[in-house]
Amino acid sequence: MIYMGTPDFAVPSLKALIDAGENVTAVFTQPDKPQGRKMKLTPPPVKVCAEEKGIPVYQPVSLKKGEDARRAYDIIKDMSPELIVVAAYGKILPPEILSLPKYGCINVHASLLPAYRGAGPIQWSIINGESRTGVTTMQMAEGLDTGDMLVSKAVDIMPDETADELHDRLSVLGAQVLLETIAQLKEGRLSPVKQDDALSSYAPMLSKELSLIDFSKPAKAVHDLIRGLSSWPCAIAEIEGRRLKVYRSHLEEGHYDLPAGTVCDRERFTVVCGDGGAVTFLEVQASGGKRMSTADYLRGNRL
RNA sequence: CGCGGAGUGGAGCAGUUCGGUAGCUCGUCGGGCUCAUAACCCGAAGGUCGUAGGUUCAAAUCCUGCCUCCGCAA
Repeated sequence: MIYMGTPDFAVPSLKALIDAGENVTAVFTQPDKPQGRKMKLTPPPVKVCAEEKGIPVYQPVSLKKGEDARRAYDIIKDMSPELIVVAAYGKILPPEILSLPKYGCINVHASLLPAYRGAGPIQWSIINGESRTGVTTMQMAEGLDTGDMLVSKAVDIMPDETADELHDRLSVLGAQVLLETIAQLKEGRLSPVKQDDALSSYAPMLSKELSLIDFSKPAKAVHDLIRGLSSWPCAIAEIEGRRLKVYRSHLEEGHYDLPAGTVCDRERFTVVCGDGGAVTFLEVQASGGKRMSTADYLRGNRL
């Protein structure tokens, strides 16, 4: 089989396949990107993992058009894989590739479909204050995360859990669901279920425009935004003329009769929100500084 | 050469503009007070100011090279 994936989320699934003895003959992943401050070329995590395992890696710029796409198509066709497994690859697979493998393409998606289709299901489920999410595998179709559902598992979202933490949990769960899916496939007892488009929702990629915290919103919404954006792109608080990234917060219970955005506890860094509730910052980062606990921050920066 | 910020006792910061005694909050250790405490009072230890060189009577501070970390960008 062929594996396609790019970021950290896709690594546990790849490892699980290898550990389960599956014959992963090739890995497709995004090209190395000029990241970092000196435009350092950084290989995606899946590439690093694949190379450690000695699996050939391919990094076409596009699968849709151009010379790269044609070459990629030929490579896949020559391998005549029985199955392609896709997890957070970051590219749309054209129909001619979807239909190449005998068993088609299976995708691992970090939500309970049909909710939260798209690139940011983990973060959006937290930002929207969901208490439950999960992982779903699907038989890939042409639309964006619209394929028939195969296997899914649900988990609770903890009240203070951040997107980073949920991401790590779901990436492990994703590997389990994937193995279960393949087991069922081998036994011929997969039962694809069509998605109900009427119940679907879309979780777009995150951007920095979401970062600035609007303290006129309810405290719960502010807390959920901070959790959901951590650690990237990260929520930003503008308080008394200073800009701080907020990585982690705590939802206070009392009611505060103060204007939204007011700091009501200067020793713990608690800020009043629009509904009279409040959130306490637990982990922040000042510009030029590094990420640290609020206690550390307040030692050198007085409010 | 993509742009910018930062490196000062264990932690977080000030001091750098305009060179001249190493400072703040906290932690640690010792003592005191207290039924008691993360509280309060007194005291102490702990820093080649990232690194290498230069200018100078004198450099944390000015100049140059290098290392490391962080933000933007993804």
